[in-house]
Amino acid sequence: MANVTIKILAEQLNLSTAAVSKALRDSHEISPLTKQRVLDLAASLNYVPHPYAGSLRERKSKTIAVVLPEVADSFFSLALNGIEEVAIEKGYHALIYLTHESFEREQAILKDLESGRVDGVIMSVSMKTNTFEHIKRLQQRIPMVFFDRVCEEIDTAKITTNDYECGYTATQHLIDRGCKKIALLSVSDSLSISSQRMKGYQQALLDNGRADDAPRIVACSDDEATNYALMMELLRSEDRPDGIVATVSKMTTEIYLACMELKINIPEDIKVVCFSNDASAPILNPALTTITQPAFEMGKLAATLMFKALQKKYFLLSDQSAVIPSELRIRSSTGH
Amino acid sequence: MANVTIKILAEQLNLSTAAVSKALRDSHEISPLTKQRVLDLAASLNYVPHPYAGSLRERKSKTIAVVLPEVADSFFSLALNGIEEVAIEKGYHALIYLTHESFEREQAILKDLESGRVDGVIMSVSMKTNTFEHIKRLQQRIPMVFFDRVCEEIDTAKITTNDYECGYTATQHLIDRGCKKIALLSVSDSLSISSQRMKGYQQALLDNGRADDAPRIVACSDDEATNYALMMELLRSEDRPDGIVATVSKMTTEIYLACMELKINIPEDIKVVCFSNDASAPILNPALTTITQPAFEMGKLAATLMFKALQKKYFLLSDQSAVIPSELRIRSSTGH
DNA sequence: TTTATTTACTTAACCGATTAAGTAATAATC
DNA sequence: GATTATTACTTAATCGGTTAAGTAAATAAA
Repeated sequence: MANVTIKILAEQLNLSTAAVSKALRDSHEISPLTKQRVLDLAASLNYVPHPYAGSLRERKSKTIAVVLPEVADSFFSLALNGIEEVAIEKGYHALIYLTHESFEREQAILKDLESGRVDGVIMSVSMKTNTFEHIKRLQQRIPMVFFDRVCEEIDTAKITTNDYECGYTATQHLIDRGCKKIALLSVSDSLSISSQRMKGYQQALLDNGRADDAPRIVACSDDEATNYALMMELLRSEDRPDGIVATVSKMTTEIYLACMELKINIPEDIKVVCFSNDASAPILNPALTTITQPAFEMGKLAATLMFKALQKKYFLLSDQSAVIPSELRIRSSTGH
Repeated sequence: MANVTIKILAEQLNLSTAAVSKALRDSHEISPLTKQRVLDLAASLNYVPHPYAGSLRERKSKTIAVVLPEVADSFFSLALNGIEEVAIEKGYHALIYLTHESFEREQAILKDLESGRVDGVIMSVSMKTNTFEHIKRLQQRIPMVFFDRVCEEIDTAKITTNDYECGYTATQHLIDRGCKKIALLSVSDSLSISSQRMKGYQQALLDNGRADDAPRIVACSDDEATNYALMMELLRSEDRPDGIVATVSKMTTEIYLACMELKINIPEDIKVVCFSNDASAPILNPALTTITQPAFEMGKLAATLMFKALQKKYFLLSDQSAVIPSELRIRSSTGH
């Protein structure tokens, strides 16, 4: 079954392809009668224009790329939802690329995107990313918007949440609930969100006269088993913390499991607050106090800015960075 | 900064575009010396071929579409992970489309995909889908593979899990744990997975002499508030169930919250088993017994079959359906 | 030495659309 | 009635590649 092309329509109607094309685009150069004939035939043959033909000519693809570390993560999947919602509304298509936190994969993906395959890129960088040449090169060709895990070195729109304040708030909350020894679970320190959250944590300790505390920053990996071992080690240590701020949501499971295993009670023995968007927070055992990021809104705003940049002629993405605040949702895991 | 095209390379090297193209594809028609010159210049100018140009000529895009109801759902995000992993490995790109359980959106998406934008479609149908013309039309043009929420009416590869058995197993498990009044939470009954799970449930009741039980099948919506109200109603009813099989994972939160609200204890007053891939199941309050689907593997297999179909000449997708079994993971929510 | 073959290219057509520029026929204006 | 404008098209170029067919020069075979 051959594809229905403009050429086929043209032949059947004894018109030129140009006339058909113009009729389909409702050009004033075509008579109403002819337009109707074209439209009718197109409908009856179920004509769908080939996107790549137009893209090639117009030098735009009506497609954006979304580059994410991971999709099986509440934050990113909600953000992707927000992005996709706006994309559909604007008639764009979203290509998704997962880096799986691999720098090499991220490089390869961005390299491919230099081809003109997409009109813009919305991105959250991988944990392992600490050089930025690949990003800079791509940004010279097409608009980029970062969200959450932004790249400070690149001058463009960055949608973040108030990571510093949240690090501070979470820590202060634990202090208010009586914690004396607060540990911070973090990932890569090349990630700006990590370092912001960490700075907030440190400042909160400082402001509460805890500056001389032993360092309680635990660097987590992206491997479950390793992280579990890390938690077991932390919780078995002589000087076990009585409060945990987890800046990375997937540590929740490991914290809870390790506590169960070691019969450490949350919140009596240890209080826990996690940066998390998991819907299950309220029904955990015990319900988890979270810093909940506006994932969907961040995705939506990132996409909205991207499409503005793509559609308006003069629109400077670098003037458009925004910070959408997260919320501390207090639940049982930090006591009452 | 103009894009580097084959034409630009050709001009700089005093060659025809044909020669450059052939050199880049390592054709035997080009001398080793020339090939090297082309390759060197391409590398130094950072040439990346434009994908749509080739796609147009070759009539293939090296892109597949993944059509999903939702991505903020553990099952689908894990499946998407599996699909994307295979796609990257095969050098393909994945366009993602979310139907948000809307039939109209699904129709519009599939209609667009008739354009030749993608070489194949991997799909899980929406809850609301009960006519299939749009799917049939697309399938006549390009290969399709279904996973999880398959479309029985279409003759192609379908990757499912053993839904009937799981419905049976979950129900039997509750019966074994002493439940007398088991409710089934379901969604659309036009969905084959729903009806399979429901049949398993009914057969288990039948096999245990419970055929004359009052109907305890609750049709859930995709709206949180509605579902919560539904659960409250169910749990406040005179003849409250003492066991729940939730065939839809997002009901977990509503079940737990409604039980908390009504001070109904799981598993003492009511036992709960959910079809779910949420990582949080073991740390819920209480830990949730689940039927866990092989989401990642299903996605991976669906993609593997798709790429086989795209790459081999004779490969009948309709012969390739597979069933990957799910696992009952017994935890505290069904007692001990 | 003549013909055939191989090598290393070039020319030109094509994929499916869009659009600038050209054109013939009709209508409007002077 | 001659000139201009408008209408409703067509022709041809273009986007950036790929490839079938053509070609000139060098090499091999007869």
